[in-house]
Amino acid sequence: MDELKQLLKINKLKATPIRLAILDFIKNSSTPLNELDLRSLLNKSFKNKMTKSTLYREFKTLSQLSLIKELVFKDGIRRYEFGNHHCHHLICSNCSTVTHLVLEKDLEKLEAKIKRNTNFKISFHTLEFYGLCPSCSL
Amino acid sequence: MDELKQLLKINKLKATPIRLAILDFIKNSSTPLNELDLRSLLNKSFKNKMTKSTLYREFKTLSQLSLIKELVFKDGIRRYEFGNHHCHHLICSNCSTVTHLVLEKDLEKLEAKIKRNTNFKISFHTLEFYGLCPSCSL
DNA sequence: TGACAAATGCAACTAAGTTGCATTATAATT
DNA sequence: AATTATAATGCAACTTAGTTGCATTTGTCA
Repeated sequence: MDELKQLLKINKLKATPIRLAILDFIKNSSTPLNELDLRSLLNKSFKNKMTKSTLYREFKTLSQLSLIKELVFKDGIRRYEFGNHHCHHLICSNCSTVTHLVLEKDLEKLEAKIKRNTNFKISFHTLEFYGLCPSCSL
Repeated sequence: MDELKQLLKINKLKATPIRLAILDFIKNSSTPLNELDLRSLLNKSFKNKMTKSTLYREFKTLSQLSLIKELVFKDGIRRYEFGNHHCHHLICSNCSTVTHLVLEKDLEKLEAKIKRNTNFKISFHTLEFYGLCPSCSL
């Protein structure tokens, strides 16, 4: 938890209990979290006081500083995961579990190819695979 | 236009003027369209009578039958393009222009790789590159 | 410990998308 | 051409994600 405080200090953000809890939940979640997920998690610790405006503001602050990363899948809902390392996702259409994939090298080749063939200046990309996770495809 | 009527007949949908116009606009647009785009286009032909409920219902009907395809980019808004052929997109962060890319062969390799390494059953994927289009990067 | 800026709660708002119901239009049938 | 069943539409009310202005509270640092 002191790591998180340190991280906030570096980024000149105040280490408030709510902010620490938000970061902590996002960091320790195996799947990206949306506003509702976090609100119900936080309401347990904060006596049902959490308001969505705080959460949405926090998402903006933290993702602008790259402490968390915003993901948008096909349902159009914003979810957040810890950190800023780029990766790709396997998304189960049945149970919504999200698994991480590292395909950076493969994608670099593709980006190079596109660079060769177009004058488009790519700044980032998203790649998501949808289907059934091992337990839902039994 | 008779092609579209034919297409609707095959899919057992009535060829109403509104439906034909929606399909026609989506077919002839170089960039995917959302509800607002279509509503303002249609209001010119239909004396400002278009309601969003019709549009959203139409999107559902037409995309379930694969006459159009729903796309969701990072802003979370649903856009629609004609047909069902899978492709990838270059999206300009500045002017929002969307360009199509065909990378099917490259992606098939990636899917095969994932199949080898996981037990996830992929049914489809999305791949979008964000950045600046040639005219916006000048 | 005091002061200032940042963080929060609250409530009202916007905008995307949905739904039930009454009405209208299409297409197949006679 | 008239009839009819069904699909399509308009309307209005609703839901839900996300935003914003403002007053209050809380961390931080001098």
